[in-house]
Amino acid sequence: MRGELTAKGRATRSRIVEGAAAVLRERGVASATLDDIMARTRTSKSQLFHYFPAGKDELLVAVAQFEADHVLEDQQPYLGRLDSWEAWEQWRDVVIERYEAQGDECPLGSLFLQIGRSTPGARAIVIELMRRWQESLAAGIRSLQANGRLPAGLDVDARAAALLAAIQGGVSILLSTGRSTHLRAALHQGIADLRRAGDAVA
Amino acid sequence: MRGELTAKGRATRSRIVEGAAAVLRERGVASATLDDIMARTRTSKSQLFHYFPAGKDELLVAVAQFEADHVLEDQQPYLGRLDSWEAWEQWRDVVIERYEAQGDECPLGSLFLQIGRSTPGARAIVIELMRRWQESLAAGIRSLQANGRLPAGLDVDARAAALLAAIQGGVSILLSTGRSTHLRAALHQGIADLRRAGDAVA
DNA sequence: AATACAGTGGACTCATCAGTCCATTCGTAG
DNA sequence: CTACGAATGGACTGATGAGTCCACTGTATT
Repeated sequence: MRGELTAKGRATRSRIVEGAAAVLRERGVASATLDDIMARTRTSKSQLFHYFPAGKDELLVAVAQFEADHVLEDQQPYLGRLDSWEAWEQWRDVVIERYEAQGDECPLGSLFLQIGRSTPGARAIVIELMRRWQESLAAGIRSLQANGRLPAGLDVDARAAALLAAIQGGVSILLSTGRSTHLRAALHQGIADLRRAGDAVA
Repeated sequence: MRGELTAKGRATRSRIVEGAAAVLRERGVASATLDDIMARTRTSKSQLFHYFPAGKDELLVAVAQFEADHVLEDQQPYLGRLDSWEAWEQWRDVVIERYEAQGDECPLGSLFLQIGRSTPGARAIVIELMRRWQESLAAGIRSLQANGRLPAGLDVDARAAALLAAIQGGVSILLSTGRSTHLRAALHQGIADLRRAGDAVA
């Protein structure tokens, strides 16, 4: 199916994915229906099933992929250049700002726990996203080491994993309570502790 | 309604709540039906609506409360006595062990993001749980300060918030990827950093 | 023993929603 | 300009599941 799409077809398909993503963020995976998506994207049932023959699940996975592709992109260029403490702080502020602005309309919220558990494809997407996210953080820590701002002996992967967990937790709490206190605290403390790890040895 | 329940009624009601909780953990909030719950708890439709007149939503909130009540209880007595580094480590290991055993059947997973967003009552329950959890961690930090194992100048609330976020993130990642690496890293690093905060000043 | 009400059973209704099917239009290659 | 397949419209089906209703049973109180 993929190769046979005309330009018009491709346009419609991505209109569907983008519109579906918006609907899912607004209404949540549970209560979003194909009719909602049809209304939003000005498409008909037959179009939905034309582009996603396996039905709703296939569409959800496509949306998951679409959202996942944007999560890290949205943190650029900061996430890709974590080579100084200033860069880390800039990145931190961007992340906080972005998630505060999203409020409880989180693209990850749709993936995380909602699609993820039901369809195996979506779980793979989340795993891959986490892997890449953590790898970006690890790369940032390594470049601080290269700069001599952090000692070489640091357990980079453990640091990156803990930082990633802190972010995810902060976001989860933001989603379920509406408060960003924890996200802020997690990121500030996480980076401060990383810095202190340098001072301790240096 | 509450006050009028006979002993038999109370027994049935809690059988429903407990059974529903089990069903929700197994099948997820999205795909669990009243029929599933009826089958599991050996009750009829009329019983469900007798005890929860407002229907499924009311039952879900009751389950949320039930689960929330158990989350902190399950971490006792460790969570209540975080007055030495050994106690923190014991608590940490209990938490990790418990969540690893649960795998993706997490009571919080049901609350967090799934019930929470739809019904306002459930959100309040999650907020209260987070508050109490964080307060327990803060109390632990304060008792370390009282012992002289941590300096008095520490920002206790920020530390506790960050630690809570780390846990939640670790659990979220465990739920969506099936791996507990991040939960372990988050707790180990979090406690290690707390300890280092003491050394730095002491 | 009578009565009143909590507790229980389960058939029935009604709405919703994913998915099917066929008819029609559009776009393009020959 | 025609023929073919992609693209689209939308009515229809079937399943599912929440919630209603009424009849029946158990039990405690007087």
